[in-house]
Amino acid sequence: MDSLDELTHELFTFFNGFSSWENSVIKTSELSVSEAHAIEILGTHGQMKMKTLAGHLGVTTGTTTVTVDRLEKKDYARRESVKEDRRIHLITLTQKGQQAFAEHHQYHSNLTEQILSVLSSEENEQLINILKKINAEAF
Amino acid sequence: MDSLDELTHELFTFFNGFSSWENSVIKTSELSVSEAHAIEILGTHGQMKMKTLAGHLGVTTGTTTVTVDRLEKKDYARRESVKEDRRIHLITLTQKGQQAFAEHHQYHSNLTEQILSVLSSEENEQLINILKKINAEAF
DNA sequence: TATGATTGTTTGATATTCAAACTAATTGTA
DNA sequence: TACAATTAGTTTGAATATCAAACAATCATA
Repeated sequence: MDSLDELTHELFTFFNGFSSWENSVIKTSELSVSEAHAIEILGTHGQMKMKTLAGHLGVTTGTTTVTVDRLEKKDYARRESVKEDRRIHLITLTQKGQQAFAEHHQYHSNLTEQILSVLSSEENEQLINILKKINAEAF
Repeated sequence: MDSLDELTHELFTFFNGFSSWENSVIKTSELSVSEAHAIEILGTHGQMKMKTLAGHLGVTTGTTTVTVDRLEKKDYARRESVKEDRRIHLITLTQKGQQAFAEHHQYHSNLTEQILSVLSSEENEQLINILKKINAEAF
């Protein structure tokens, strides 16, 4: 039980470090946390309807309506209607939204580099390998 | 730049998985996210004054006042005054608060076990080693 | 075409957070 | 010792986040 506790501790320390880094990065932008998350999802997966976005965000469609309202008002995203089904709105990043996504991605790369700088190239390979396994199977 | 991108992707996938797991665990309790965080910090580090707790939480003391108010109302924590400096309130977990901390810790251990189950014992050791390095040096 | 399902919005309520103003207590200094 | 500056914590006012439930519009189908 000792090694388990040790790993638990290191895992959650890592998670908390990541978490506060992420928050401090978002605070430097003019986006709220939920807006930033929405942009990240839209940038990663491309345009999608409200319900899908809500699913990715892990919140209700009501909450997502509010978030997208604000993104639209600030010109980071817009709703596009679909001829085939007029109930559906596809949410799309604007130029400004894509720019924000690119910037955010650059921050992520910076953190990865920061992490890599304390690891040997062997450990780097081990980490990728381990994360792939965990991401594919553990959650 | 290719391997960097790959690691970035795996890191943030891992972080997001962790994040949504954490949220879903908290939702099963009668605690809010901020209350759960406060309990985790108090359980890990023991009693501390408002300002220190606010620092650990990464929020202002005003926000922390509200959080501790609720924890006190629900009997998870209490404020204790200090003779030497009557401005200071030490926040302490009650029995109920310690119980909640123990339960939460158990959930954490469960997730660690879940993660370990997809790794070999060699990878397990690699992971601990890597996380220790990152936690000590990278953030 | 009527009925039921789906998509998204609105509403009302509670929670979260911050900055700034404020109170109380302590410390430094003249 | 008295007064100014600092520190700890609370309160206030405003913006944001979130949900569940009610709602409107549209679609699918029987």
